[in-house]
Amino acid sequence: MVNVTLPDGSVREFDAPVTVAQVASSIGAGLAKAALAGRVDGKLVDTSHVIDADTKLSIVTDKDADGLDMIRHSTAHLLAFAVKSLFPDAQVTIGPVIDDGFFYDFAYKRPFTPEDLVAIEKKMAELAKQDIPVVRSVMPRDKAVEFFKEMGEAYKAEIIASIPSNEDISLYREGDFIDLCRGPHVPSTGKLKHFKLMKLAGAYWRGDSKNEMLQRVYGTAWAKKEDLEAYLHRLEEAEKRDHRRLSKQLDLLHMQEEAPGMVFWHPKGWIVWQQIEQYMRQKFVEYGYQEVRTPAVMDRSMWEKSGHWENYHENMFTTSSENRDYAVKPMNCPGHVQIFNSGLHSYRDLPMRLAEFGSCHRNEPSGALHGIMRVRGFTQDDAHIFCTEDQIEQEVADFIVMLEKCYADFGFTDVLVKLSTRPDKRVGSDESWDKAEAALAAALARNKLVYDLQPGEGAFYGPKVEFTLKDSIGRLWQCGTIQLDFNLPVRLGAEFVDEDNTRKPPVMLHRAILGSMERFIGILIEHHAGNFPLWLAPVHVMVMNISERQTEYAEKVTQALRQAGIRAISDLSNNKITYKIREHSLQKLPYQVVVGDKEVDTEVVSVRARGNLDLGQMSLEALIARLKDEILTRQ
RNA sequence: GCCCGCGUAGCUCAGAGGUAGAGCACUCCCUUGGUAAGGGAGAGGUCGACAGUUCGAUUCUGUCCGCGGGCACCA
Repeated sequence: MVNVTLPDGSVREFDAPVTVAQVASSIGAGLAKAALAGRVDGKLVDTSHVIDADTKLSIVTDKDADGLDMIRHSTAHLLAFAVKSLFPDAQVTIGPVIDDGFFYDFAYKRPFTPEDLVAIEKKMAELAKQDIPVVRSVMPRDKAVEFFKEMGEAYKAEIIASIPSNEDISLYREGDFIDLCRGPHVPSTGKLKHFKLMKLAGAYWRGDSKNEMLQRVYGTAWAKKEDLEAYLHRLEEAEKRDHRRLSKQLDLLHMQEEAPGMVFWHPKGWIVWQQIEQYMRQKFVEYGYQEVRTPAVMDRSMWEKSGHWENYHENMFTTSSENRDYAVKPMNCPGHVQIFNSGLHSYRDLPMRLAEFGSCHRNEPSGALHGIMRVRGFTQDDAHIFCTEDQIEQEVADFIVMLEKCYADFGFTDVLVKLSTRPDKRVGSDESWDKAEAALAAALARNKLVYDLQPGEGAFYGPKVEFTLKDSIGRLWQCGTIQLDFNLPVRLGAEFVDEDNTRKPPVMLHRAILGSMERFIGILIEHHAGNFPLWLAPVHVMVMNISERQTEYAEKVTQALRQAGIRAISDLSNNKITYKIREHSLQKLPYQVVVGDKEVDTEVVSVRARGNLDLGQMSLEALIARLKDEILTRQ
């Protein structure tokens, strides 16, 4: 006798052991058909799983999150099935579930082509339509290794060989395709209906660039047709807000071959930059930072002292002149230490906070470059705080307050926090690490921040906290960071005179809020889809005349707006008003002002706001007041 | 850096072994029009760079540069 308790609390009795599938059909034919798996005492199992003792069971369908993951996982296997039937001598490796889908890596004698991808997808559809059962079996490990070796599946054999020898290996067979897998899987290929292969890519075996490159096929899979369509639509929408497309469309900047990974800022883009820089500069003042400026190029000996010449050489641009070697700075820290070192400091001078919009260059690998998100020439909103160990907590706590204020003003309210602690390879005493990690944790607690602890993920020179923003379409961007450094002050001979009249190295905190100006602007473009909030918008108002008769009035209005500190431009071109409105709407202008004879007669303006909003007629004063308020409140 | 793909007018993109085309933008002309494209004409390209094959290459091949999608990288 077997008692099966269902999620609603009801209990079903069976005379003999039953499968999940049998329990499902005892409940109803609809459920039997929808069943993808079972959850027995919280563990996912196949529908073929035999229940031979009293247990709790829920039937997993495509309405469960787990059901969707299974569909994706099983679709990855279907992909491998299709590839093996079209290209029998391709070898299979791994095929996990990822966000929104799955991938599968193959080794094959030639690269797959886009045409192959179409053929593979077609084959998958065929195999799914045939509704082939997916059958689980179990084999001892060593036998499984032999089994896959005999099939010529060297990669699979290698994976299985790394599993402890006392464990049994589960295998799943569909048709003549058999694969190692922990499972569970959907009961038959017919459950897989809404999938699409997305792209081909190279990927290293076991994620190591020293290994051979495999061919990765990415796909997506969903429970319902509408879900698949919605996903594809979401991708299209994300593409529309791509900062590379928008920064060209909105004439913000460009990049060109002669300066890979570096930005030519156009007038409109530079306005956005300046608004951000000026905002951050104001925050530096409010939070007690002093702004400085340090050389972009320094002698090799400086970088040898700092350790960069040895450890960061690959990433530095170097140059030489008159028998001296130089490097372009990849970071600002050594320069800031020089300023600290240029005078003898008392403990009374600490904390000392030196800030710089630091222009840095890093020779990033060519494959890493991506629009303005990952560049070779960039500017950090950088600062270094020199303080005593006892001051760490307060400094970090204050930094967090500043950071949260900044993010909120830029329209980001969802911030994820990670605390990374000591790695195995590190400098500094355990006592210092204890104190530093505790100070970071305490500062986070004081600000009531929930954080992920990442043990061992800190830098060799100190623990760190990282801050990640969530944008309007849910993507994550790590921007802010505050890192302790026990290393650099010592290497560069920084010291202060303490209360007891001894000289000690200060603790150095590296911190940034935006990270890089370039990347942050890229994030803002995508976050707002190019619709910058008014305070950041390159142009606030476009003033348009309807015909030549209002030219003078339009110019007067534009001038008055500029006098009031509004970024206004006029469009007095010989075009119809509909044409002008379309043009400037596409440019995502926040405000468009129309002046015709009526407005001239009554000394008003007609105002149109972004998003097809007709605000009607108003006086110039009313418009200016509205704009100023909107700018001030950063809406 | 690695794998695959791509590079044609300012932009978005067609095209083909016989030295190129569209739409938009640009210039000029007509039009002075009230809330998302009025009409006409004109100008504009060493087809990413360099080699090779060929009677002939922008098209085929190779190398390089850059870009895109991934991977690796992000002291």
